[in-house]
Amino acid sequence: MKEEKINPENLYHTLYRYYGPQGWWPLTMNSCHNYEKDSRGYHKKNHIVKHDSTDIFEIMTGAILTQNTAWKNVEISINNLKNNGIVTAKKLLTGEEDIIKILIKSSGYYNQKYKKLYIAFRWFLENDFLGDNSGGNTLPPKPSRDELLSIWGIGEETADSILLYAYNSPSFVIDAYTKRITERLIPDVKLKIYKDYKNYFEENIERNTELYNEYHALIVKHSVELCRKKPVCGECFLREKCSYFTYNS
DNA sequence: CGCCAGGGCCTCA
DNA sequence: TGAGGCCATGGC
Repeated sequence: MKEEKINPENLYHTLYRYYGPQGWWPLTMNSCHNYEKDSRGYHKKNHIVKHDSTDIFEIMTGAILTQNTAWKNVEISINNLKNNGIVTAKKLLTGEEDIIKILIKSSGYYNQKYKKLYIAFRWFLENDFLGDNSGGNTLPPKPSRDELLSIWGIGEETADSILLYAYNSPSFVIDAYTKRITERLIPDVKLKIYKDYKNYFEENIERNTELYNEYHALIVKHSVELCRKKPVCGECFLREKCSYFTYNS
């Protein structure tokens, strides 16, 4: 990209060149022997691994707990749940409400989020999408996006995160970071609602699970490191192409 | 101390 | 269909 304007395609390659591979869903995943962590705590394996129901439980839990919440706080909760044996849908549903609320307290909104977890996992069990088959050889089936959205507490971003990270399904995840970066770097496209952003990215880059996965991680990385709400343009390698920097200098 | 984080639901026009 | 209020902790 020299004279070229920024688009979803070249933005991905630019971020990847600068930051390098980010790894997958930044989970603990101690239960999953298929993963190895590097020194930063990211998962090295660069190919898609099918998740068992225990992994899916952990990824879904993270997806719900991280709603409007820093991931650091979510990690604490996930470790608390794991250390207390809450590693399956059934365990969560039969666990003592007050205890579980304490375990997830660090994620904030813990009353609401307990309810969201409970309702979501109850739905999954009732509809046979998630069994306690850890160790079994049948992998859990995949819910549709509309089915996920029908569950109270699961909105568009959470649904797409679950599809992408738990089920390896190429559903592009839009979050506050994606919107912010798009507004700053690609201001000409006027995108409003979630669907606008999702369609824009999905129509302008190859439909590929591994790519969507890595792209989202890179967007998070860039948003936390440099393109914060109050951005660090002085250190940013993209500032010459960025409307925010141009406008404020 | 104040600000804000990888949203989503409800209410009210 | 959009704006505003609400939920709540922990890091900086």
